Amino acid sequence: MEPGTNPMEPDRVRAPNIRDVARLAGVSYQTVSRVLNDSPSIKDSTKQRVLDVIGEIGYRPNQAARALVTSKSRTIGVLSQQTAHYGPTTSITAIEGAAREAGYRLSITNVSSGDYVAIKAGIDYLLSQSIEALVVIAPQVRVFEILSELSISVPFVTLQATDLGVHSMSVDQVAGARLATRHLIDLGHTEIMHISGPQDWIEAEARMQGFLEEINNADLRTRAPILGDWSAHFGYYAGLELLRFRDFTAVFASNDQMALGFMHACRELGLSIPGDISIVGFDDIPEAAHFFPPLTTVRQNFPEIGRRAISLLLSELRGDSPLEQGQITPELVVRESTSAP
Amino acid sequence: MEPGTNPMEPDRVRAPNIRDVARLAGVSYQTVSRVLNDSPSIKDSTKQRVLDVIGEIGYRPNQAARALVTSKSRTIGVLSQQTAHYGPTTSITAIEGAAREAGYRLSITNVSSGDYVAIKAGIDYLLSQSIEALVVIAPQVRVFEILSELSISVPFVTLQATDLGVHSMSVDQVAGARLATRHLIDLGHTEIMHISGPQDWIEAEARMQGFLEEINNADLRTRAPILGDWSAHFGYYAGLELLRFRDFTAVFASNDQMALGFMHACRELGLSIPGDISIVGFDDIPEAAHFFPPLTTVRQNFPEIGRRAISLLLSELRGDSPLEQGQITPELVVRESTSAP
DNA sequence: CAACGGAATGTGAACGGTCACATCTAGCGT
DNA sequence: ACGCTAGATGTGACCGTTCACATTCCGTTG
Repeated sequence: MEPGTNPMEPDRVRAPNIRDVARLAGVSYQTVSRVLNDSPSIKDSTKQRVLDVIGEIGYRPNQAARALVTSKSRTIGVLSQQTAHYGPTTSITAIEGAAREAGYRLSITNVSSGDYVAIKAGIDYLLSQSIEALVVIAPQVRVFEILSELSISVPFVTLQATDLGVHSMSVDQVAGARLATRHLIDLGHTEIMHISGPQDWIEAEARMQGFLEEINNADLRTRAPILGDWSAHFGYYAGLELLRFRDFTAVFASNDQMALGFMHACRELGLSIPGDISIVGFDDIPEAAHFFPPLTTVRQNFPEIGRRAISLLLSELRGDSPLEQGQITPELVVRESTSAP
Repeated sequence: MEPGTNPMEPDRVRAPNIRDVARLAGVSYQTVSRVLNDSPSIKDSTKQRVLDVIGEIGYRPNQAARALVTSKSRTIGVLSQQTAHYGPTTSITAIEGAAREAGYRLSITNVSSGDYVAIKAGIDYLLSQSIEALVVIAPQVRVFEILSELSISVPFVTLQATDLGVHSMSVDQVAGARLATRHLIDLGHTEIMHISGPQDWIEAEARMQGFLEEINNADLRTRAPILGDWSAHFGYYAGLELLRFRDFTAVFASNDQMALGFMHACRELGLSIPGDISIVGFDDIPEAAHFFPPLTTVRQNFPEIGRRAISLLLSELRGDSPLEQGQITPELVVRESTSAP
C-alpha cells in the first residue's frame, strides 16, 4: 500500500479553499475570487454557478489569508477598561454593531490598571494584530499621554474629549455638568457639593470643571470636591462622612451610582430627598428612573457616541470626506431628587 | 533612471518582516522564526542578537501570516447579547483577561434578536474567522437548538446550564432560585409571586423552575409567574399591575433590576418594604446593596464563570485532561428587603 | 584520526487568498 | 472579412510565516 496516498487514512479534513470551489465549478480560482469580491465583470451565470458550489460545500473565505495578502486586517481595536461600567459597555455594543455592519471586526483589550506599563502593553497588543483603526474608551489621562507619545500610525478616535488633536467623539461632559449644576442653582441652592470621579479620569475632570465654572458664574462658593471611584459604595460612605456637617443643601454626583450610594446614606441618617438634600447624578443609567426617589440626572447617548466614532473612523479609512468629529450634547432629565431648598 | 529602483520614491513603508530581521542579524529567517517561538536549540548569543534587532527596528510578527500557515487563529469567539446586562458584561471582562493571558484574543459578536437568522449569522460570522473555540453567552433557548444542529467543529462552552452534553460552565440557577424562595418560605410567607425573565432565556426558565420546585416542596400555591424583560421599567409596571390585588406578601424577581422597579411601584402605592411586601432579587449587582431598602438577592460570581469557561476551553484545546466542567453554587445575600410577613 | 552524532542553522515549499497582467471571446463599425 | 475594443476569464507571483527536511558545525569516541 502506498504510504502517502492511503485511501483509508482519516486524513484530517482540510477546509475547502478557493481552488476546491474553482475546480467544482469548472472555473479558475481567480474567477471565484472575483465572485467573492463581487467584481463587476463576471457573467451572471458563472457567478451563480460559483455561489452554488460555495453553498454546497460550505466554503468560507479564510480571513487570515485575505488579511495577509491585502495587509488589511479588517479589525478595529478597542482599548477599554476592566471595570464594567454602563457607559463604556453600551458604547462598545454599538461600536461592535456598526463595525460589523461595515465588515469590520473588533479586537477588544481591557486594560486593568492605569499604570504606564499596562496601558502600553494593551496598545502594543492591539497593534500587533495589525488593527486598521483604534477606539480608545479607557478614559484615563495617562492613556492619552501614551497615545500621543506613541504616534500611532492608524486612525484612532477617543470617546473622550481631549485636546489631542481632532481624534475625538464624545458627549460634552463640561456642558452636561453645567446643566446639572445650573439646575441646582436655578432651584435656589447656594451650597452645593460635588462628588467627583477619580482624578485621572478625563470625564471626572471635565465634569468637575463644568461644575466649578457654573459655581463661579453664580458667584457661589463650594467645598473642594471629593474624589470617588464611581461606585455606589463610595457614594454611600462619602455620604455618611459628608453629612456629619450639613453645610450644603445639594449634591452633584459625577455618576448615578455614586448618587445612589449617597441617597442611601441620606436615608440612613433620616434625611429626606429632595426635602433636606437635592441630588443630581450623571449618565442616566436605566435604573436611575427607579431609584428612591427617581434621580434627576444628565443623559448621555452612549450608543450614538459609539456609532459616530465608528463612522468617523470608517470615513477616515476610506480616505474620503473631511471627518466631522465632534461632541454630542447631553440632556438634563429632571426627576424627583431635586427641589428648591 | 531605473523605474523600479528609484531611491527617491517615498515607497510605502512596508512593516519589517522576518527576513528583514534575519538580514540585519546576519542569520536565516528560520532562525528568527525559532527565536520567536523560542525553540530549544538556539544558541543564546544568536538569540540575543536577533532579539536586539527586533527591538531596534520595532518588528512585530504578522498574526495573519502566522494564522494562515498554522491554521490556528489564536482567537476565541464569543457570542453574546446586544443588551448590556451586568452579568454577561462582567463575565466577558473576565474571559478577555483570561484569554489574553493564555495568548488568545477574543472576537465578540452581539446577536441582537433571538431569531434564527440573526443567531445563525452570528455563529457563521464567528466561524468564518476560524475561531479555535467558542463561548456562548447568549442565553437563549434557540441558540442551543442552532448550536446542536450545526454540530460545531470547535470546542465550545456555554455560560448557561444546558442539557447539551458537557459543554457548560454556569452558576446553578435552579439552586439559586431555590435559595431565594426557601428564604421567603422560611420567613413564613405563603403567598409568593414570581416575576420571571423572558420565556426564551435559559436562566429565566431555570430560575422559574427552582422557584416552582421550592413552592411545591412547601405545598404552597402560586399564581402563574409573569414574564418580564429584565428591565427595571418592566418591574415597575408589573408592580403597578400586580399590586392592584394584594393577594401575596412576597415577590421573587428574576433579577435585581426588575426587583428595583417593583420596589418603586410599591413605594408609589404607599406600601412599605419589607413591612407590607418582601422582595428578593437575583444577581447581586453592585448597586443592589444601596437600593431602598437594600435588596436581599442571590449572588452570582460572574468573573469566576468567565475564567473557568476559558480554562475549560483551553484544556480542551491542549487536548489534555478530562475537562472539569460544572456548576458554581450561588449564594444568598440577605439584606433589608425581606422580613416575616 | 576518521567516523559519529547531536546541536545549531539553512533551504524549499506550502498555507489561501489577491494583484497585475495576459489571454481569450464576442460584438461592432467600416 | 477584418481589425478593434471591451468584457470575461485564466496564469504567475507574492504576502509573511511555519513546517519538513537538509545541511553545517563541532566536540566525542573507539
